[in-house]
Amino acid sequence: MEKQILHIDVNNAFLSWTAIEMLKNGSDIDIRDIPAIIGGDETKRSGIVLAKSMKAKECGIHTGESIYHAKMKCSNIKIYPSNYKIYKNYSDSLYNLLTNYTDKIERYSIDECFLDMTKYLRGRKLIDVAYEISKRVKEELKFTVNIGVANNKLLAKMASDFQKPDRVHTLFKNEIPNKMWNLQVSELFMLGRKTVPKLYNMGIKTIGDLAKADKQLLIKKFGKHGLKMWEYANGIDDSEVNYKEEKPKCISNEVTLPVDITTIERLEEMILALSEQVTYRLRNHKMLGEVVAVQIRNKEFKDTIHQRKLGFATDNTAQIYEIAKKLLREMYKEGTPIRLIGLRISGLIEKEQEQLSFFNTEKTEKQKKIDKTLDTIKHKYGYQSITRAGEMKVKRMIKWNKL
DNA sequence: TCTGGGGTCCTAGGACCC
DNA sequence: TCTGGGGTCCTAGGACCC
Repeated sequence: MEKQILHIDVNNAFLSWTAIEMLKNGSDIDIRDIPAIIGGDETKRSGIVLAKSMKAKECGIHTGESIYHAKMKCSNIKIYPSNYKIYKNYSDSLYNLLTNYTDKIERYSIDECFLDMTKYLRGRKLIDVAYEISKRVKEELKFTVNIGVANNKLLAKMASDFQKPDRVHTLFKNEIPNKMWNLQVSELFMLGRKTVPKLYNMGIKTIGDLAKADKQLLIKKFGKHGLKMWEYANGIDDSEVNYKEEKPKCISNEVTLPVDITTIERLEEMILALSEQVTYRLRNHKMLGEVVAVQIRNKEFKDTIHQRKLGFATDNTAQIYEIAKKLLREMYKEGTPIRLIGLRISGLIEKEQEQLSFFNTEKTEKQKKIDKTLDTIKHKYGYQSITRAGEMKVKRMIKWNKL
């Protein structure tokens, strides 16, 4: 039986949600109606466009470009900061509405969902359900979505990306030549800035060109990726809607530094802060990790990553910090200007599966106690409540049995 | 004042074992 | 003394997504 799939994509999600929140808080302007963007902080060198209004789009502003460039294109652009807590609430409200239609919902990202309606149509037409969802979201949640209607995830996702905003598009097999093959090859899902120029050199400019290209040649040139792109161009995709919540496979934090750092001491301070953040999140997930990776990006944007498998799994801040410091020293040449530093824990397992081993010494028990105490405070008063200095104080208090 | 932060997946090469 | 090749694990790097 053919699958019945919907892809829901919130139009300008961060900007729309910020607009609604501002209106709720008494703002007299709707930032959806003016040239506006959601962006980072330029002074902290995190200045890129995360979302844009239609008016900003008309100025030629693209998501992902620098705010500096956005300002050049539109001098009266209004810039607002992002707030993930608020976005999560709106994302949840959308999800809750969608649960009225099917149990099989995949939350693909904070602003996108796939719905498997195959066994939930009860005689209705898929497109009618799409229009109903569209209407209800607009009326009840006050923002708009694009909905792609198709027989697999790939085509549904491609369809939702057609004309925006507030639209429902179908992309069934017989519509592929007319609706998809005339598009630029860069529009195809999974074809990014590195692959597109290579395809251009092969004379492949549209998705149709790719669909008709020699499959074996593509496999020879691009391996597995070559097969995938040929299949996608032909609308072939048999992947399932992953409606079960998946455990993360890695947890990472990274920061672009306000100014380049050139000493190991300063980098180690950053690594400590990152170790706290990452392990805090790890513990909240009730997971342990056994691979630690440290990433640094120099001022030329060249990334270097070193990782180490521990041979045991941990969620302990002090342990992760020690490994991370070693990895950092291995790859950092003193004096090199670093603009970004990151820490990633992978090889994750659920905490219940923790192996008892000789690593669980008295010392690690003490470290666990420290983590637990700090986490409790962070839960209660917010993550920022414990600064590094504050943390040292708490550790001393634990040492002297005052907690 | 060009270029965020959080993810997933794939590939290639070296070490090591049989 | 000289020698092959497959399998697995690990690390580094890179492509792509939102």
